[in-house]
Amino acid sequence: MQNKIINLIKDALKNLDIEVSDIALEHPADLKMGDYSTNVAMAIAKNVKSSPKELAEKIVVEIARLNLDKNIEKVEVAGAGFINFHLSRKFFAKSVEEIVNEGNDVGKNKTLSGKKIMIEYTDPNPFKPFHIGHLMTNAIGESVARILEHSGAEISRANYQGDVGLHVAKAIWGLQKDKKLQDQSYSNVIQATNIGLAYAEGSQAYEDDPKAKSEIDEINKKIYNKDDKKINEIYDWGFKVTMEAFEDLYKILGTEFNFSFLESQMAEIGERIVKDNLDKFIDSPKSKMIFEKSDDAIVFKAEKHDPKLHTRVFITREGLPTYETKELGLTEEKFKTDPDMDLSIVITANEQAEYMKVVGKAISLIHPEHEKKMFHITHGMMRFAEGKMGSRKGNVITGESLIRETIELIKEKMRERDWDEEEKSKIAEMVGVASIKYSILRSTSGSDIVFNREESISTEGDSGPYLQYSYARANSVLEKAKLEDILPDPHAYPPEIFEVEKLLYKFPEVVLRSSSEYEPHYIANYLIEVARAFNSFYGNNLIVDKADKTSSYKVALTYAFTFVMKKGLHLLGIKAPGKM
RNA sequence: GCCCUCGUAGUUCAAUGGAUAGAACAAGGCUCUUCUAAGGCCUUGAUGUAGGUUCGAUUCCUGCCGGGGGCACCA
Repeated sequence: MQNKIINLIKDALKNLDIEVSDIALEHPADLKMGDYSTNVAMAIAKNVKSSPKELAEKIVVEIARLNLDKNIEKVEVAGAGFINFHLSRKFFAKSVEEIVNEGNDVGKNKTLSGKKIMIEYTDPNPFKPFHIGHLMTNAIGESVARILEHSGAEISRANYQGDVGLHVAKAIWGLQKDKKLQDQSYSNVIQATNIGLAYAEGSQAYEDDPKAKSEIDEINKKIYNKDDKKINEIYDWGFKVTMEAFEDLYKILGTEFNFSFLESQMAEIGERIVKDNLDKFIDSPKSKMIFEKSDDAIVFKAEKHDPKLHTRVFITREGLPTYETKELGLTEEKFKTDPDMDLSIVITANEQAEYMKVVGKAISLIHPEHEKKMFHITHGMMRFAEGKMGSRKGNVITGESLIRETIELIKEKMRERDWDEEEKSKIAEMVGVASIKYSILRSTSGSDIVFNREESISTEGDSGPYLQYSYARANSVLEKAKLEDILPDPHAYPPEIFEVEKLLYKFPEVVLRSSSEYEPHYIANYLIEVARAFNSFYGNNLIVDKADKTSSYKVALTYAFTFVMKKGLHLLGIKAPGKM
């Protein structure tokens, strides 16, 4: 439709002897102003020495003469010289029909077909709790992955985990100090929680107690050398338990990883790269060196290549690789895993943004062919509307506790529903995850968000559960339609055009925009609009009604809504329960 | 000090250089002999500041003010 209108405008301009290469066609902010709008008249008025309004009128007359398309109801001039296109009843009915036919494929596009993209996100560390930051990258990463998939890309999901390092030593120190925490008779989740507690104890002691600090440093060496049998045993157990606990969470969150990279392995690869490129010149002048020695450390003076960047240490004075080096190794490994990879996306917290640029620069110097194949997305911090960081039990809120507590709150809300308990639990889980994910995805990635427990689980207004509730109600209408034998018929439309129809056909455009900008929030905001329009339609119309000849159209429209909503939620990584 | 980023209703968020800057929460009123009232309908309120570019700026550029992040051996 968009192209049709653009061509129509072009033809009209041609008849007026005006040539314009680029015609902007957009949706007016207000549905009353029509369905499509162009500002060409305003843009070119100056060149053709005419007032925007007069020119617009001329173009409209020309369009009226040309237009034989039944999809366009009327074309008019408005405002300072906008030309607004109102689409016809028939067009919207046809859109509904198309959506119903597409079903699960609704909103798909092929802009990325044939492209291979790897996306790394979540990245929790064994021996440490799954914290809220992990929840943020997971929500964004999973959604971006699904959106790109819907644009035809072949996606692989990667997880990167810190299997060695001081945090492990701290946890093991804590476990040795308090043997109860090593009790393996508990469930996996409890064991993992205990390891998290041990880590917290170890961290505290590392700061407060010099003796503990040296003990932990000692353990750290032993982990690295793998020469202490006792420690190896605890390590193997703790690694397995915490990783399995993460798997449980991924199931709840709806993520399945294809690759898992471990920090210890990336360190070796990274070190090799740094050493291979030490004192190596990119161009002839010495200033263009990649890695060089400075104060006994090996550093990359990125500001020599780009004044906006800064120096970072890659190998410490002690000869240990830093995170930068590991990241270097990780990137190398990713491209080795899939040599045909077209894009590597990484999602981390905001504070990594600057150093990722430096690492990205170093990689681009070593592998110029990778320069345009790396993209970094960041997420902000989650704050809590209630103020305190403490949970109801007084503990620090982790990503895991937030998920579990939110699900419990939903369960309480569902108490009056007389469904069986297992079903209720399943639905509560879907709704709980939706409320958290939606809170994260409704804003631009990278911005800090405020999580308001009450608002996020409420179906009033701007929330994940509101979207799910709209879907569930629509679904229930469709059940009733089946019972009453009313089949969807997109041809039995009434003269009235419903607002929800004016939104549904825009879904593919929204997906496309989200995909090209790697921004899920466009979909989140769109779904709220659609849900609101549908709820309004639902509230003001009896959809299933044997006495109404247009009932079968309204049923078709309801189907179209459920397809778009279900798919839209899926793209956000949210499930759509049939009832709630 | 330098670099990046963000300042929009009381609050939490939107707005591909366009029209009367959208929602939601909060406040008040109405609405279930109708498909889930966890819903719908109605009523108030905002672009940090000073310039510039443009027919047109929340959006682009510059200064200032105010948040957040980063700037050598932590990740």
